[in-house]
Amino acid sequence: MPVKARRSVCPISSALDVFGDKWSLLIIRDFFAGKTSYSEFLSSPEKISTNILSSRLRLLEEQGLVAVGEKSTRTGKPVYRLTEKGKRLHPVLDAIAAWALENIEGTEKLIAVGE
Amino acid sequence: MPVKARRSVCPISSALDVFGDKWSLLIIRDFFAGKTSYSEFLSSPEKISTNILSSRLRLLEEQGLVAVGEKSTRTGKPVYRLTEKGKRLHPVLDAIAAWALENIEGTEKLIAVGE
DNA sequence: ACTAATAACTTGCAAAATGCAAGTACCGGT
DNA sequence: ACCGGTACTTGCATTTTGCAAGTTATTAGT
Repeated sequence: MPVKARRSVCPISSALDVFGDKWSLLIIRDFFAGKTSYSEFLSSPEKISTNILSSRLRLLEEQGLVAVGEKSTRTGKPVYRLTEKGKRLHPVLDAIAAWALENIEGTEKLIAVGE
Repeated sequence: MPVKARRSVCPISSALDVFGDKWSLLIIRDFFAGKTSYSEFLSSPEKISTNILSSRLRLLEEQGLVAVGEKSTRTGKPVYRLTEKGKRLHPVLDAIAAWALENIEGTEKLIAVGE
C-alpha cells in the first residue's frame, strides 16, 4: 500500500499526514506507557474500537513508527514496538501534555509517559 | 453549541479532542505565520476547503483558542486572532516541526513559525 | 448611483473515516 | 478434541471530509 500523498512539504502538514487524527498519538502514548499488545491498547480509557486499532497499527507500521515483532512462542501474541523514529515523538507528546495540563480544565496526568 | 465531551481526563486525549484532526494545527500554524483573514488561510498550500475552514474557525473559537475581532471598518474583513491559550501552542508546533524535519524526508521549513 | 470585483461565508451532495456489534482464526492448555 | 482468550476481520450505520456551486456584504471604479 502506498504511503498517502502529503499535502505540502511543510513539516507540520507532513507530520499531520502521518498522525493527524484522534487516535494515532494515543496509541503512541500507550507505547511510551509500556504497552505492547493489542489487548493492552484496547484497555485504554478512551475505548478505541478494534477495527480502528487494527488499521492504525498497520498505518503506523507503514510509516515506520511501529514494528511488529515475531509472535512470542511463549504467549502466541504479536509484540508491537515503537521504532526509533516513533520514539523520537516523545518531545511532541510532552509538549502536548504540558499544554493540556495548563490549558484544559480537568486533565490529569494518569499514566507516566515514561521511557 | 456544547463543547464536545472528552474521551478521558488524559491530557493528550483531551488535547486531541480539541485539535486532533488534519486541519486545526495548520490553521494555528498560519496564525503564527501572521495570517488573520479567511482568504489568507485559504491561500495556504494545503488548500483547505471553505466549509472546513469555516467550521474549524468556529470550533477553535468555541474552544477559546481563537477570537474574532470586529470587522475592520477600513477593509470590512473580520480579523481572526489567537488567544493567549492558542498562542501557548507554540511549543507544540515547534516540537512537531522539529520531529518532521528530522524524520520525514522532503519536508522544508517554508514559513517562519514566528511570534 | 450603478456595476464589477473580491472576501467571507453557506449549502448540497459524494466520498472517506469512524464507531459499534458480531463473527472468524489461531493459539495454548486440559 | 474441546475450551477460553487474544487478535483480528466484516458489515453496516453515523459522522466527518472534500469539492463545487451558490449567496451575501463591502469596496473600488466610473
